Amino acid sequence: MAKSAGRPTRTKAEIQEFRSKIGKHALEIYRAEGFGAVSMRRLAKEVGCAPMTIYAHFEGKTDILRFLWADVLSDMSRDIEKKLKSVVGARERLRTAAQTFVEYWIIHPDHFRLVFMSNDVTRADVSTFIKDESTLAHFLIFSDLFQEVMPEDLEAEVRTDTLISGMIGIALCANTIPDYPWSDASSMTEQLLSSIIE
Amino acid sequence: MAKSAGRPTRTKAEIQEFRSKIGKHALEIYRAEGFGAVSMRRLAKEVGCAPMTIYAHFEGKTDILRFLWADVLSDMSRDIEKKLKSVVGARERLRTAAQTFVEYWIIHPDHFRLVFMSNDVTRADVSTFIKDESTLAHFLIFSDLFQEVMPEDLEAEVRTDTLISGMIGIALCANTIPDYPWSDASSMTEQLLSSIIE
DNA sequence: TTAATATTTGGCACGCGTTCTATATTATTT
DNA sequence: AAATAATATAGAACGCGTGCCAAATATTAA
Repeated sequence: MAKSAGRPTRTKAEIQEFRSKIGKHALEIYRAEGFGAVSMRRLAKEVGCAPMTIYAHFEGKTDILRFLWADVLSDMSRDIEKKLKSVVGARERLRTAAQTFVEYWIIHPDHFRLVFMSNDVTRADVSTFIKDESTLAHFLIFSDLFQEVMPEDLEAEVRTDTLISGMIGIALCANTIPDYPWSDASSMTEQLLSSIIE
Repeated sequence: MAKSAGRPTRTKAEIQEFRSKIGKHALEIYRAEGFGAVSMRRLAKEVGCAPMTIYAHFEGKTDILRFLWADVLSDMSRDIEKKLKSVVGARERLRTAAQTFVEYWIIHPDHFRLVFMSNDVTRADVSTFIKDESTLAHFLIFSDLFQEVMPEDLEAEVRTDTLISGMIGIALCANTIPDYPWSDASSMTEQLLSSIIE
């Protein structure tokens, strides 16, 4: 195709740069003032552009919030790894990781909301999302830890996924249905864990 | 204390009546036009009062949405019981219930949002909430079914709670993190179930 | 320079949840 | 009837996410 006159389309690099600039500021606001403080207008003012410009680079607010996932998940992973430093034995390591994981989301409800509860009904653009290993790969810790416990398990994947979503479920229930007389989170995590690795 | 002059405080019955009137209309809107259509202004118009009046009877929107829980949970329970009609054997009945439970929330993301994802950060008024058995008791099906499978289990409560929150977690993950390559929900439910009852 | 094209901008708009204030209405005791 | 206290109301306001649109700006090829 022949080059036509006029301003060329945004480079991939330019897009990326702008997106990460927005993301950086969003993270600043989120860390300083929490979930509710991150707004499109505020973000635009802070970045120094018009509110509408953001919509040229992001699908909407949810699309921006996803940028913060990586940061929260890193924070969580760091917590887990810190705890794991002084723990030996495959079973005990998995146990520690699981407990720390669940604790993290209960101690930080805001972070939980951010990652697991900021979901639009409309989701036309699944394909454009970050399938980056970098963000969602934080869950893979459990794959590794699990494999150390049960090396030659055929259903390792199902077991791991069940463990992860189970733990997330425990955190969700604690966060959103506090009225229900749940057993305490640590017991449930223990139950979930011990029943899955046997 | 001596009676003082002036209009008396609202009767418990009056409060209840108004609340359920609002709830009824909210349910109508929700059923007809979905989650997003339920708004305070709209609700006020439909009920025939000023928007401000609602705030005299409810803490906020979340407080209203809780009124819809009962309905959704009933609907879900009905699904489960319908399926259970043709199933015999304690284990198989529990299995069927669990699978139907998870399926329900995946088939109806709107209902899932309503019950498990409409949560304010502020929750000063936990005590005033509906601890009504009528709403949250829908989870008790699993207590019963579980007890049929393992009658004399000491940790029945922990096991049941773990099962419930685990299932909810599976539904949450399917609804909010579709990018992650989860094992399919039914396999995970099966895994969760089989590992908890053994 | 000029023409062509992409992007950004500003402004207006809608409906939203929520809060505030001042005014009216209602139901009770004196 | 008059005073009083609880409640309901209207209306404005704030900031929100989001869409539309015309005007301005930037960047390239001719």
